[in-house]
Amino acid sequence: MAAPRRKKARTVENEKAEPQILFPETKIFIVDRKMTKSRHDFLQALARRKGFVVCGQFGSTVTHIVAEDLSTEQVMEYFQKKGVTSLYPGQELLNMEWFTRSMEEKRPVLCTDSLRLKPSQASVSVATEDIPVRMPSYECQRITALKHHNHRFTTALELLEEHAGYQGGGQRADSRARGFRRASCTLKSLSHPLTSIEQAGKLPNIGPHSLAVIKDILEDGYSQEVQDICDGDFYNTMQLFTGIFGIGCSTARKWYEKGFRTLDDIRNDSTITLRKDQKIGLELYQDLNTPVTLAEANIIQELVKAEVQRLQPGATVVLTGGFRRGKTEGHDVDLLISHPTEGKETGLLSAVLARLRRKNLLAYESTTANTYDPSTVTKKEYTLDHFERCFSIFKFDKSWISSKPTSQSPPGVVKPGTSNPDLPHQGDRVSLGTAGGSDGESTAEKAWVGRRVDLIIAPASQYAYALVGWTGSKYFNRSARLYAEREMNMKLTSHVLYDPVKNQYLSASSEEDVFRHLQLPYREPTERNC
DNA sequence: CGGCTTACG
DNA sequence: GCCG
DNA sequence: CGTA
Repeated sequence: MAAPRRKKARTVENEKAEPQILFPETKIFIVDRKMTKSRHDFLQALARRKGFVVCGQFGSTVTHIVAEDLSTEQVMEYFQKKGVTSLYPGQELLNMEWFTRSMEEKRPVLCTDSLRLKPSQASVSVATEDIPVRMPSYECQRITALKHHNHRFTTALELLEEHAGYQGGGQRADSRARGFRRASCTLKSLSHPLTSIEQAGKLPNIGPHSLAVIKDILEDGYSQEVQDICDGDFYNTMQLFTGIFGIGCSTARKWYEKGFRTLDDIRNDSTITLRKDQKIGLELYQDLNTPVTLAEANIIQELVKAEVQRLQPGATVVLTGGFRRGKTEGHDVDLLISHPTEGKETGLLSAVLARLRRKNLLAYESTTANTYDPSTVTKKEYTLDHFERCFSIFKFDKSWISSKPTSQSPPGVVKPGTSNPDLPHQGDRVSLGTAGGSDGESTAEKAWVGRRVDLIIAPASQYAYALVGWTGSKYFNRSARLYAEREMNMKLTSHVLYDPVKNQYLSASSEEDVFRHLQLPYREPTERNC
């Protein structure tokens, strides 16, 4: 049974495609030094049989470099003789143990220090830190994982980013903030902890300011500049106010300058007029600033999926956003709705919303239909926008999770607790009507927690772009769009990729397609945490 | 010294 | 803030 | 200006 049953692959047309690629994100390069050609060939063939990608030539797409009985210095020497002056960050230098274990386990094993190449101890320090680290300059070209080796620096830099963004000057301040974020992302994509200031100075996007901060942290364990900001009134107040849904840094700063410092200052001031979204943001401040858990996100996804599939069998609902990138908490829940058959998704969103509304599950909703007039466009079906979104706030019943975290109580399928969400009686105590802004009219504790939920609907033809866009991260998207514009002369949005030179839209049926069109190495969602 | 994602309400 |  |  295990014997050769695969003569079919012997066809002439694609002999190279014979072994199936099981781990497209792992690209191995085997250093052929101190190794006979036959052994090198054997190892390559072995890995390919096991479903790994093996690169015959070294390049930026290589993720795992394997060498046998060589020190890091020897490997670098080897590369320099081949004209390779630098490695890419995220490229792992590994010993043969990593390779054999990966073959045994039939999957790439985790890269631990014991599996990495080591510098030869006695050697004059031409260590790894002296390797000229050249790094691709766009975040979207790199691997940026949630967990990395430089949190102590990146948290500081991102606090500076946040603080810079609070500053006046609109675009100007935001761009400055972006500078700090770029510096942070560079460090996130390093495969080892940063240990020297010299090393840091050579990295892209690390300028004088970021370098000074890194230096302080290396030497003292903290940065006084960051500490001062943390302790300051301005930073803390801005963080408080911008935490209100509907309040951005402009309004927050205005309030700060007027002397407001607390939420009650805002609530009690009669001169302030709030929009509807800001009112609910203030009311549900506590709820919306409590992180959404993955468990909650999954419940909401199942709930929405049940409604969607009742309306349109075959429709799909995917959890995107930070959760898809591997986060276990988030500030909202992003759900991407689609249907494999183009057109069957039309009208779904409003229908779903109607059902959710009738079950009294929505505390707030704001839908945005992409204003697109089919008549004005040259008949092509490139449907620039068939695309609708809804920013909403769900009423997440506390009993769905606190009572029985393990029990299956997705309310779409099974009713939560004893109360059926289809019955209106639930509204008596769950709902405070619409706003509930009336002062303390209801003193009873509400039975639900407000959760921000974004519902996005995409036709099949735009699904891949929507998936990339709504998976993020925000900075991954900004980077990818900039890259598309500047390096490829193309326009990337969460609907399409457009080539103005050829005047055509590039169709993609998968995320891999999108990356291929952009000539970017594919990155898993968990690698897009810029 | 200009530029920094993109689109909608 | 950092890059070209 | 605010949301993503």
